[in-house]
Amino acid sequence: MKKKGNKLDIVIRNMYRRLDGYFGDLKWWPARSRFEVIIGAILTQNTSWKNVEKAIKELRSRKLLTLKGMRIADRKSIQKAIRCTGYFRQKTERLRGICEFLVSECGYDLKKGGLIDTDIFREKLLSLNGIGPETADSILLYAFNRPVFVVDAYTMRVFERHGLIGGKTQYSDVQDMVHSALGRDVQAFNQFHALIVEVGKRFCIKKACKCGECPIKSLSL
DNA sequence: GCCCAGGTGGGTA
DNA sequence: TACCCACATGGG
Repeated sequence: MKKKGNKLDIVIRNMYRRLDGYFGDLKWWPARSRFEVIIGAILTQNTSWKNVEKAIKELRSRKLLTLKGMRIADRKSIQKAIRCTGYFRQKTERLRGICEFLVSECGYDLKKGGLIDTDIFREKLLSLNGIGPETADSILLYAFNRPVFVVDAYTMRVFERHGLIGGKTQYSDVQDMVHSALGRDVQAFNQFHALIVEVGKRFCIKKACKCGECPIKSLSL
C-alpha cells in the first residue's frame, strides 16, 4: 500500500485500516474458480448475493458451471438455472457472450488470460454486451488478479455518507481516488472492496443508516 | 404492497 | 452530457 499522499488519500487509507481492523480478512471473491467468479459477477448485477448463490448452486448441479458446460448448454436450461437472480433472459445472453469471448481469448484454459495486458483486457470486456465498468473490474480483479478497484453502489453510498464524494461523482473518479490512495495493489483492492460491501450491508444501509454503530464513523477530511 | 438488491444499455432532450 | 426507463426475481 502507498505511504504518502494528500488528505483524501489519508482518509481513504484510514477508512481501509479501520474496516480491516473491524472485519478482518474477508477472503474474497467467494467462489471456487475463475469461471465461477466471472459468472457470479454477471449474475449479481442489481441482484442480492443470496439469489446469486442459489443460481450458482443450480448451475453446478446441472453441470453448467464450467466454460465448456455452459457453452454447449441451451438457452432454456441456463435461464431456468439463473431465474432466481432476475433479468434471467438478459443475463443468459450475457453469460453466453462472455463464454464465447473467453474461448476466443483463452481457449478453455482461463489461466491464459494472464497474458493479456490489463488495459486491453478491460477494453475488450467493456465492448461485450452487458459488461459495464463494475462487472469488468470485478472480473479483472477477482478472476485475473489485476490491480483494478471495483466501484459499486455500496462504494458510492459509503463514500458519499462520509463526505468523500458528492452525489454525481463518476465511476472513474471514485476509482481514481482509490487507486491514488492505496497504490496499484491487488490485495488491498480485493480486501477494500470486500470491506466496503460488508460495511454497506451492515451499517451504511440505504434508508436506515446505522451511523452510530458504524466502524468508520467520524472520519474527517 | 412497497422498497431494495455487489448494473447495463438504449432512448430522448 | 444528463436523465429516464426496461430488464425480473426474491426477501424484508
